[in-house]
Amino acid sequence: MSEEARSLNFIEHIIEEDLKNGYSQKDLRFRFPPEPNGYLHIGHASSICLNFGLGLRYNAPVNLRFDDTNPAKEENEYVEAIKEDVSWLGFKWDTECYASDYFQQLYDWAVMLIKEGKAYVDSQSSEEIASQKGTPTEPGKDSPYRNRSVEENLRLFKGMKDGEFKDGEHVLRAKIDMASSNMLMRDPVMYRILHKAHHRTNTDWCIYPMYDWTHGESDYIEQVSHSLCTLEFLPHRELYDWFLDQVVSSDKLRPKQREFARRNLSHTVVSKRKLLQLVESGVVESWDDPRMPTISGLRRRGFTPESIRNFADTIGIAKRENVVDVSLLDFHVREHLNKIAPRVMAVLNPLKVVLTNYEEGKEEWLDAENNPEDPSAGSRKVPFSRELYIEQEDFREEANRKFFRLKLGGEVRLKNGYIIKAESCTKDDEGNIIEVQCTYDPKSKSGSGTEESLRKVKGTLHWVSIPHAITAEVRLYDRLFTDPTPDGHKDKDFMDFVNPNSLQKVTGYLEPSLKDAQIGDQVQFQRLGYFNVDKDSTPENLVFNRTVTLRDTWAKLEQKS
RNA sequence: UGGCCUAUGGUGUAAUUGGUAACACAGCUGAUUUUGGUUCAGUCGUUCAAGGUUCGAGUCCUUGUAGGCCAACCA
Repeated sequence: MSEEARSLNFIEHIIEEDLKNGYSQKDLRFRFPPEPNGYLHIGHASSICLNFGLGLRYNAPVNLRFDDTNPAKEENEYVEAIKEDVSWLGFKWDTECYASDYFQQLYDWAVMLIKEGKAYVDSQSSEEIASQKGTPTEPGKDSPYRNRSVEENLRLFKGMKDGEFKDGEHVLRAKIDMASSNMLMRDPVMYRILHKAHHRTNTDWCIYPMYDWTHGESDYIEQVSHSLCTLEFLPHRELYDWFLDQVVSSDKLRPKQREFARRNLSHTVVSKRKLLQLVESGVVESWDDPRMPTISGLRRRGFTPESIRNFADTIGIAKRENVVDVSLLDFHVREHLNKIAPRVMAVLNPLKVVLTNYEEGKEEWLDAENNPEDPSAGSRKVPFSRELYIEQEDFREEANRKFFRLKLGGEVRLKNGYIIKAESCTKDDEGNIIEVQCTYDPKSKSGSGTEESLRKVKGTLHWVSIPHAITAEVRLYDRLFTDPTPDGHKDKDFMDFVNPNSLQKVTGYLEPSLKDAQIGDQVQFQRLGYFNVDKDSTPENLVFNRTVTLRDTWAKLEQKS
């Protein structure tokens, strides 16, 4: 990694500037602050890579903080899933934090604000409060409760905390400015009453702090130096700073909120509501369906942590709207898998080939290189016999010179094996080719060193020996949506763009070395793509997922003509 | 009919802070190749618009234009 060569993103410029202006490197601390209310997706991965990447770059700690202030939506199940996903991506957090650990401190500070006349209990309904908010162009109106006495506020707030009131009867509001051009500054709610058990604090509390009151103060408590969030929080910054102003002491570090544009991936959706709709409507099977943009889905699909990190690195971070093409993600998985995935042979759309001059009942075990990119990966033996499968697409009765595959009267090499020549073929009643009769050149065996073995023939096919082949269920995945921005159309629902062919299940015929493949194993089916063993797989019933196809310039050529 | 943010090739991100617009992906051409993979070489194409400041503007100023965000007891 040529760290020097990489240019800085705007966040790093801000940090460098801070370092120049008196921050010490030891002051730096970051955090990734998910709400445990759902599964992490590729967008979160970007944020994770940003924050943890900064930690690595500046040798600074990064906290994993759960923003768990709304028990109505949060569950421990998600906490565990999030921890697993972050770990899987390869990052180690410094401290595991929970906003709920700060409930008492937050409460004490709120009491302090009340005493200073900077917060008050409002006893109106949420509708009434909303109706007084005003609009972006008109100022809001003061609540009739805005000028309650400190004593009354203190008493009511304590009552709220002690469970004397029902949900919605009162809220605590910051007393700021009902005429502010920033709607968030118009006396934002700090606490609401919620008689609901929390996954960590259980029933200790029946009032819960709002995001704005919690987030900056949590950053301050943890002494996070740079609190990075997405652009839609930009208007919150003024409030973030106002809340911080109420509690900071000069001997402590004051956190900074800075905002970046969330990364959007083409041909996908990430909103929780939409993802849920995909699951519930049965378009996909689960949250970790290999077509889902969730981290667990990507993992199951066969994406590697390295590929996702590299992807996040190259797309970088900025402040403008963006839609990153999925092909860039594909590039990064291929780049990584090309280096590490053992090559094997599998036929997914079989056509029988009979070598008429090959002795019946004979078998040979041929040497096959495991990975041309990695000589240390060694080699294995693959069985060869008189009857083989090749792909149907690899044979045509006749074809032009551009077709580097098998055609009648033409020659082709069987990978790691012999040169064969197609002599004839047989068809069924409907005219489908069901078998090709070929002859092989016994002297052309790969690696034998003979003159014949060194002959150049245009075209090398993968194959499997029929008597030796094992079968597996192979799941061929394609993008879930046919449109680059499925949720970017005003007149159409994103569900209209669901790709009906996003999953195709076929039976594959594999070389026998795959018999002991373990869940998670990643291989390249030569000429077809990268595949991994799905968690549904058992020794009796192997299941492979296609992570991504190989680049296919032939398919492009074909499409053009 | 307010406030704020943003604008660089097909896509994403840079530009020594005012000094030759670069990197990756995608596309195209060719070479290599027992994977139509990989690798290698080459090629394509860009500063939203109009003014202004300046020896010099992607960068600063003005005015437009376009897109986005903001009125949850969500985060």
